[in-house]
Amino acid sequence: MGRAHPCCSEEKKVRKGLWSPEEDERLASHIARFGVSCWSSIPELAGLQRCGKSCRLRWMNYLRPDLKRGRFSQHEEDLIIALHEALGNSWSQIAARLPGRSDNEIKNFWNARLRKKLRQKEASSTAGSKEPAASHRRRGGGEGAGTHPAAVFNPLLPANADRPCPAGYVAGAAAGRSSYDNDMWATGSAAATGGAVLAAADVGRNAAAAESVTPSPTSTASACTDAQAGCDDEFLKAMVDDASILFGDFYLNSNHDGSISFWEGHVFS
DNA sequence: AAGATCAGCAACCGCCTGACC
DNA sequence: TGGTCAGGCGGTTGCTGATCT
Repeated sequence: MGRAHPCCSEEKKVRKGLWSPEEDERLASHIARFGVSCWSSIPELAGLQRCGKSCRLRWMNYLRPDLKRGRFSQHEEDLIIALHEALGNSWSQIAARLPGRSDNEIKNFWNARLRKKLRQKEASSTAGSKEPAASHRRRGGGEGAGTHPAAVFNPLLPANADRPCPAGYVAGAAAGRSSYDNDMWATGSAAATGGAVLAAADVGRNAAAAESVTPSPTSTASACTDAQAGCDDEFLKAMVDDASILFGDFYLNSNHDGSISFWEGHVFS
């Protein structure tokens, strides 16, 4: 059993469960104004009855302005598979290489996928040619959490190009040309940390792993055809196709116009 | 039309690690 | 040097809504 975080202790009255739009707004506006200095103090300063961890999680996984939402494109999917092969369950590291995706989002995606795959494997090994009936099910092409109550508040609105990037906010990766871009906070000042490189010794192995990935032509319809996902896909495709981009000394930086720059030779810790 | 089933997702939990005292 | 604390991460759970029967 780990120590209970003081901020999460039962003595303090902390709310749990889904975030309301009001809470989202409070948190987002507080971070926009003051940045992130100390998560544990943010709830009090922002007037929230949440623990700091919860605030951090909400920000990282939902409110961050550089997050894009919606279905994963085929190339993103391929990239995740390649990265997972190379990095294992290091979701944060994988997320750092995927523009606009949170580790939680990737983790959820992978787990859902993996579950399905395992089920299929199990079914095929035990029942021979019998295909699992569940896999044919498809949901409507909705936008991720579009109908979720917690998604009502969009911290990116109203669009304001002068809106300062939160001081403590560091863009996880390059902002892609998602449909959110029009509302995207100015990201120019945010130092991109995405694309942290692997240890040199690992590059060969990882490159091999990446190259071993063969995108399945039969996999589910590529969201690349989606207007929204439309894409980073050129970039993502390059990452999948070219392991040197994926695992070499590159990192990404988002530009105001949504284009992506490569910064060669920069090594991150 | 209604209940069952399933996928997707948000958020919590517990643990680890590094910074600070 | 050891203890405490906050931040961060991965695993897991539970809710919601879409789809199927």
